Amino acid sequence: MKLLAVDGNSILNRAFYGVRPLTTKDGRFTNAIYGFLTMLNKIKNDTAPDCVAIAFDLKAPTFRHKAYSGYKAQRKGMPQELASQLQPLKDLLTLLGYKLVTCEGYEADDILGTLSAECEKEGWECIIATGDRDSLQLVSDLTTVRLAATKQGTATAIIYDKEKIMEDYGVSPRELIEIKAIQGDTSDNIPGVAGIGPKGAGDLIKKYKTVEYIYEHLDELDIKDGVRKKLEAGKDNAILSRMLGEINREAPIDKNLADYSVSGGDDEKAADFMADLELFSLIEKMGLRNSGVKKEEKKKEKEKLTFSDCLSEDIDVKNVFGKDEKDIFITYIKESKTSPECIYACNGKEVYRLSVEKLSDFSQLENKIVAYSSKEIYSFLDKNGIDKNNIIFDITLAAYLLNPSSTDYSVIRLCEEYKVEPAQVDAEEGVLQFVCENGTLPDLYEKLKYEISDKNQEKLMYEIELPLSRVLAKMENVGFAVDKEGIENYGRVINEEVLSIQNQIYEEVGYEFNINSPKQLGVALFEKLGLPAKKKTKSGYSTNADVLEDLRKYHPVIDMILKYRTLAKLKSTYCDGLLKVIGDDGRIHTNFNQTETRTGRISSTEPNLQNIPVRTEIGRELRRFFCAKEGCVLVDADYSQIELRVLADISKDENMMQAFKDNEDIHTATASQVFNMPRDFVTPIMRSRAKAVNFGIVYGIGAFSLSKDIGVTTKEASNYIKAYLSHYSGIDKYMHDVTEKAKEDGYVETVFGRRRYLPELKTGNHITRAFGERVARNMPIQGTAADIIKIAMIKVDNRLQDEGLKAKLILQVHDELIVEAPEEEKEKVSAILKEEMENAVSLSVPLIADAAMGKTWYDAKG
DNA sequence: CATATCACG
DNA sequence: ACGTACGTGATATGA
Repeated sequence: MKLLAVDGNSILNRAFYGVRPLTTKDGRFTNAIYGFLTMLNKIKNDTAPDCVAIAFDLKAPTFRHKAYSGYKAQRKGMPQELASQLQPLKDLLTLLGYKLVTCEGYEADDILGTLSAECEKEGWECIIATGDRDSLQLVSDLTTVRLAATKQGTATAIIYDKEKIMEDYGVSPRELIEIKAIQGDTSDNIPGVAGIGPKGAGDLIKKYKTVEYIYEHLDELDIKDGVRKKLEAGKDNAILSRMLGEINREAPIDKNLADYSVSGGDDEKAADFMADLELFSLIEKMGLRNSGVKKEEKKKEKEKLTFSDCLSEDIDVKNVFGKDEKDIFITYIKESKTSPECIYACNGKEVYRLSVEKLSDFSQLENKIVAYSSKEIYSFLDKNGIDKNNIIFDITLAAYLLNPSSTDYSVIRLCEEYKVEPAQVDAEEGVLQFVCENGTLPDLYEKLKYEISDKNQEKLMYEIELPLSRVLAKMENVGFAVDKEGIENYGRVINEEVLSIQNQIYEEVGYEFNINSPKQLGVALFEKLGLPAKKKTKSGYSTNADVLEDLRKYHPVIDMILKYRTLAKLKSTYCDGLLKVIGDDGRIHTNFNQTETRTGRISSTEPNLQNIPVRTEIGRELRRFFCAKEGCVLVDADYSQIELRVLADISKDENMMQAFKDNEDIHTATASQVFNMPRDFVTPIMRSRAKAVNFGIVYGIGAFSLSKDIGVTTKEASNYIKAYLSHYSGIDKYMHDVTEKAKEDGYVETVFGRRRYLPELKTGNHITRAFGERVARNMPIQGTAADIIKIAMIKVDNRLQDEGLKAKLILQVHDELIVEAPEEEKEKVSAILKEEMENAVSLSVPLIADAAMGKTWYDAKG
């Protein structure tokens, strides 16, 4: 038999500091609870105990806690963010059937000691889970300690048995008590012997085994006089420490081990409890709910929906949905091996599965439609030649607006998060899940509609995201024409070059190895060639471009490696990668994800067309193969300095607003401010440094990183920033105010009300908090720029359609839009792009967009 | 499956 | 005393 004894406080503490901050939407911290359960589950899986006891101290431990921002250090209990998680965790553990053990006057350690002693009496195996090395003294033939540790940033456990302790400390477990008696332990108020540390104490005990022996034979021992003096002076402390350091193994607790079986829990209640804490992923991982479908009790309250399968039955769609004006709730399921392409529609009472053939009937309906994912529906309709615009709400988009940091907008997850009861529908196994999800949409709609209105995000929803999804669907379907043979030839040329450089590198290094492996490359550069290494990454030498740049002067092979990396990337990611995704129509249809980024930008995948090379000439060549179809040209327009213009607008900084109103070169203007001299005296170097500062400011800058970026001392960089903020004092004020407000509200938002929650700001970890502050400064800027171009996209699309043009939007790259236009429309399109982008919104500074055109992307980018 | 690297705005 | 700029996605390696 096997008992798992958990040091509850210690593990909770580890979990708190090891897991990134997590909160519920109303701001309750849950990261320690999450971490605790994750760790507990893992230990249980690894060790398969018969019984589990979880020990807690009765009083919260106290320790030195530094108050925010360098105030005087003060005596404090555990941080509030952790303390608030203790009781919920205990309640939850109880609901899960675990037995908690506490004991007046005894610490968790003593409880563990007592339990392990009892195990040894009964012949049970005992596994102690803790983050505290004190318990190592309990290790025996039957007792092992799993010490929670962080190795290379990830949580692991070190398993201590007698051998491992001997290996690490060179003594037996019991002798650890003796070492500690001499060494002391400030955190436990154990004085030890002044002047002797871990090394000295270890050596003494290895030789003489016990404190008692040492003091009985102090005069005869073969030790240095200095040590002897210290021992003599510390005798009382040592003997006291010997007593304090030994864990009590006779605490008055329940010693019947069988009582600690995991039983009497209530999975359903536990799941509800965890849903309240918004720990949805854990509910699933722990298998606490058999499916999304809830149990009997609530079944009666809610009317069961009915299901009709219009794939097999002949049902007249117009008849079913046309007879009243009730909204329809639909979801679209892609074609899979088991089910054909179809859509599911629900009118609040019945759920229907509709085949593609029913689509034209369906599209004639006048009902308002609430979609689960409108982009998918629009795309599906568009592919079938149907142009409708009657979707009035989108479930995933709403959920994204309410919390863009979420990674899962599945129906089941949203039900948990917004406390919606999943629908009950009878359907055959293969489609049951889809049918139930579809039937749940009406309730989710009501709830999310309310939340969107409550957060004042209606404009974002109805005037930006929803119309945008239709535009994106069309863009995906149109695609971007490419010159397949061009890419193939280019790939061949690049590949030859790669092989040639590869051989040169082998020659320089003296042997062949995999240059793509940072590990092998590290060995080659820093061991074989003996170049000066900066050990940087978790797993060894860093070999990234920054590091290599510094090494160029030492060895000619560095330049080759840099070139190899560039070319290898072009070949694999771009040539090979793009060739794989060219459609049958010779065009590339990227996927625009509208619910991915935490700032409100869209992202592009399979392939990512938002990171096609442009900064180096060799990479930029690739853009020659992105072209307009026969008879068309590409019209490309991009915003000039949109983020800095947004910053000027948000901060209302007079100097920066004036610079934009005067249509000045902003980096030169900044240089003139920072270096305090007339525009005409600004040198290119000064301009480029000012440019780096401008970028840095948008990202939430630190002097260290800026100095690295522009190659000046940290001191100098810091002066630049100071000069910048004193000349642009409005920006200084904004940066200060926005973080203050974020701390108060728990979130930041764009000009248009797009939110991002920042639980990081409430943590005690200053690194995490500093990150939260940078995000607070950056998100409103990046996010507002994203909002603006989204509005522009909708306007451009409308104009193209309203004016009866054949030109189509095909790509967005954050501040850039590309339209494929027939030759005869190009001037008109160019004017439309410029006009709509510049007038998308009205800021306190002008927005400028520059358009250019050409047969290929290379030529069309001005 | 995580990590390192590098492409873009 | 700490670690060091925001937001993404694709690829190759290696545990």
